[in-house]
Amino acid sequence: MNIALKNGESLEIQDAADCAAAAKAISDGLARAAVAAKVNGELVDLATPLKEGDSLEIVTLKDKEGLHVYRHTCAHVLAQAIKSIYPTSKLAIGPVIDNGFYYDIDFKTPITMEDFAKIEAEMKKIIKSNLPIERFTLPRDEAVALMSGFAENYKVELINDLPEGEEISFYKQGAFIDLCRGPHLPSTGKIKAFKLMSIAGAYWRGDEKKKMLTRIYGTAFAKKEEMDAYFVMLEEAKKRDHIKLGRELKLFALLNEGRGFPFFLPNGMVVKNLLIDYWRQIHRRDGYVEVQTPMIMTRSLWETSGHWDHYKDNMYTTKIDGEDCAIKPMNCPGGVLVYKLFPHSYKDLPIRMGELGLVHRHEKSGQLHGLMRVRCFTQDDAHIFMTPEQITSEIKGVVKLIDEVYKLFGFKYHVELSTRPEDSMGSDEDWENATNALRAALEGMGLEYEVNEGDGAFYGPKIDFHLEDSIGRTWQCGTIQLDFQLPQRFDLEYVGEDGQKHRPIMIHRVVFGSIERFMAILIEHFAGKFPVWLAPEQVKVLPVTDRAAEYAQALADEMNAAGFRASADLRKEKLGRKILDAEVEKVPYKLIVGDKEMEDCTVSVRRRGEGDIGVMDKSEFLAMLREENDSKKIF
RNA sequence: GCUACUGUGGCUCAGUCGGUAGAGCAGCUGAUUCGUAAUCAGCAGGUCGCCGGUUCAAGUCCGGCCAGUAGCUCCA
Repeated sequence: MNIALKNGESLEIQDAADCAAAAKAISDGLARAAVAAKVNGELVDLATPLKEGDSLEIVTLKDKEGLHVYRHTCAHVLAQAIKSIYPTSKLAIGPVIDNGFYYDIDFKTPITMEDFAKIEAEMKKIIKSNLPIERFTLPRDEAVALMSGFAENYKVELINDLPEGEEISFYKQGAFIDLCRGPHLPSTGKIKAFKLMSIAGAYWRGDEKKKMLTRIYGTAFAKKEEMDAYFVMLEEAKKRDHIKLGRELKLFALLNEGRGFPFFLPNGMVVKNLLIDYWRQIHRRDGYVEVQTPMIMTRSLWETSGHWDHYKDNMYTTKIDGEDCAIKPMNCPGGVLVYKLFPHSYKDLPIRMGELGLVHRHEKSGQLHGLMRVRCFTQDDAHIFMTPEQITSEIKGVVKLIDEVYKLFGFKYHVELSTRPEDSMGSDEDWENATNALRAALEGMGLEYEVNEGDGAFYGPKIDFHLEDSIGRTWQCGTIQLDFQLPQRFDLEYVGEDGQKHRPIMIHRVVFGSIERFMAILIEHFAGKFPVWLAPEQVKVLPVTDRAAEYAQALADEMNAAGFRASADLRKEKLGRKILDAEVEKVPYKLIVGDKEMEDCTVSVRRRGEGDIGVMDKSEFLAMLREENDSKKIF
């Protein structure tokens, strides 16, 4: 029987002949590209024995799973190299991640990136000797004995935590043996391109209280060219960094005098205010009202809300006339007080109470990051007070609103449902109800989501919306949190149809999340090239000579009067220089005006990134600009 | 907060074995009026993150601190 298994094709094993054919297919020329197999849909080693009834599929480096296996083996090669250079080091875990892999290692004496060359050389040696990689399994006690023998106490701990009853699998390459579920490449020689990237600390098992290990990050690709392309991409991504662009475009400043407290510069304020204008417009449309509550409120309020007990480490406190007070880290208690000001009927509900609240939180120094993570930020908050019957439709309304906003900017996002954390308040029943309500709304809308166990707020579960930055990190922006706690703690009520008092339910929600973080994502998303409606400066008029200066200034004045943001570049510079500078400032439109344009009342238009798009009548250009601005077009 | 790395004029960077700082851009001044991505010349600008130590001498070596970046933990 002659078999040529191609990518995506599978072979059904029916008899011994098929088995032999499969073995041949694997060992044949095809095997050179093959890195693993799928037997009955499950990813396994290429060497996994087949039996009757099995269906075999070959996995190559072109498959995502193939690259995953490849990188996993690379992590093992790293571990082997480390053990041979630093025999006293202890191995923890070494998984595959998005763009590579890492291995957590407990070194006796810490290493630095200068040691990478030595480690990479050892890895190359291991790859060159093309060691076969073999899987074997042991019963639990023997597995523990094996790892104890190597003094690998982290591995012993891992084995002890594996589910009972299963055989423990190991992989052996040369003299190196590692606990691993697999699968792996058939031999180390298959690895063609890898690089160690960086070094960082990481807590054992992600627990702040446990020992910090050394994490070595690396990446690996099927071909060197692919790896080089990846490095080029990383370099490109760095150019989009919002901290860098924030400085270049004079949007904001981060100063030592206010660590974690950003300064917004005139250009940044234009963007921020435009986002707020847009926010107000869609919220008015959706039946929201807006309030503003104080920045500083008394300790007793924060005790009632639960923040004093559950959030104090992150709060800035002060004393006023001898009384303890706190600067608000969240807007909710203020909103609740507004609700309590007047009696409410079921006929008033839902009340959608928005607040662009400036909150302050003491984040630990190491977690500050540009505008993404700051110590004071503006939440585009709103609290919705409602009857239990209104929960689902209100959540759906918020989800729709968030989706509308993210789509406007062309963002892709993913959704997570975060459940009850350890430090939380309220009864199990409330938590269960709240979580179910969120889940029901998501499922009712057919939205895909991941569950993030234990990551909710201390007062309720939440739906989180995550956006990506330029280097692929995701940041939580929008969130919808369902809260049964605050209404109880503040004894909120409304009078129902039956004339009795009832307790409303509360939603906390943000769309942008924090305007600061959202702007950071926007800057990176657009690489600083804001769409016309958001650009700090939309049009720059460039006179060719002084003769056209007056005409240029008049044009800029006219556009400003019409509500656009324009200026004229009257410097004594050559046109080429003015174009370059305007392009560097990422102004969407440049109007070049000289003797000809003055005469005909026209403008010669350059669009950012495209260059000259021709001469237009002044009014024609204004109409085009108006349309692009008002439609909030992105390109 | 933890681990690693980084910290030189507004910005980007150079500074070799320790011998008390150098460039480009930006800025200022002057000249140039020049039509689609950098006109020319001159000037000015730095107690090399901060503090301490070693040394005849420290940007350079050592220690401590501060800040930023990557990651961990935490979070909008």
